[in-house]
Amino acid sequence: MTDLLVITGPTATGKTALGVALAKLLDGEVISADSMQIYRGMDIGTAKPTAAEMDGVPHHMLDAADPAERFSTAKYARMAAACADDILARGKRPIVVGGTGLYIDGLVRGTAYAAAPSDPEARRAIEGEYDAMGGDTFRQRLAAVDPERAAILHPRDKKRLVRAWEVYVLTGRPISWHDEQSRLVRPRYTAYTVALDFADRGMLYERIDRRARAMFDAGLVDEVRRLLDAGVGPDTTAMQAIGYKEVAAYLAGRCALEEAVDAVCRASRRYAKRQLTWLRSRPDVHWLRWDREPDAAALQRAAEQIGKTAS
RNA sequence: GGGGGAAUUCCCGAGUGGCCAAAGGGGACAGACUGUAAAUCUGCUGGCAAUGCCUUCGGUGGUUCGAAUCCACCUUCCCCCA
Repeated sequence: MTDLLVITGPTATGKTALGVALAKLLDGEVISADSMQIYRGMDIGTAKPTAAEMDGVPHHMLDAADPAERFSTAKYARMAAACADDILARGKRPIVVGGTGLYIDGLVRGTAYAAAPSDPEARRAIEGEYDAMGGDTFRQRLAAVDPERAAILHPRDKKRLVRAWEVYVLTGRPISWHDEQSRLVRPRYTAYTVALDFADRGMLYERIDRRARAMFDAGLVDEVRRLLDAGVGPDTTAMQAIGYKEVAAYLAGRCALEEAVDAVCRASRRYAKRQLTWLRSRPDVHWLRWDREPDAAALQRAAEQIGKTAS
């Protein structure tokens, strides 16, 4: 029996419902692996499970961070692992549910991210260097200390280049060296991973659009306004969430409401596509593709099937 | 009823005789990604037996060695005058 059961897949494929069904069936508790549901006050736009949807099943890693906070994969990996250990210690089944692939990797692998407390000012300084030097030169400088990482990064991939340099400066070791170290240790947990999808891409996209529009009906604009009023800056990670950045643009008068709605639908679809690309490259996922909208019975059946195979 | 303008590859939109399968943007598709990840980045986008061939620029017919580009007529749309 594996330590963790992982339910992942692109957005709007029924992960939440299946996770709950599975938890009830196997006496489990859910650990969310969602980089945006982690933030307090971001409920509608992240499709965070409601109390009714959770249906009595304990959920962890929801509302675990403040939107103004600089959250990170490293923090997630550490906190979620603590949850998993606790659940296992109590003899229950941890069920990881979410679409943030990197978070799931960090948790399962137990990546021991070197203590590199990135302070915002240092990072801003490095970003300034990138802008001043240009991508090619910046990448060459990185190549001098970390040829391995520099080789796989595109000059325009500012985020990764800056982070790679930052880690080197902060720890005195190239980031690829840290990666190498984490590859050497055995993964912290064994996991059985199920990825949800729809057999028909069009069906997935329809669902995504429908859900995005429903979020607006449910008061997404007010939710975003509330966060903005509370002082959550537009440059925070939280405000980069799909649904939030578009609505913020609308509230700032940069586009019409209908344009914001369309932008949210489109961004969600593209996001789903990236999630699929990520998952397709993983050899160890078990795909579960719906032929139609999964109803309660279908979810129950899927849960039973997974429960049987995974145990 | 009269006058003027426009129709381009999935969409928007360049292109006014050869260098055009046709700029650019969007979208779609595909991919990369272990430290901000709902982020960031890349490739690709008429067809094919493919260093070449075929089909395409509203329709038909013409001019020309050669047309998305010029001419005629037709169709549709927009604007102005009535």
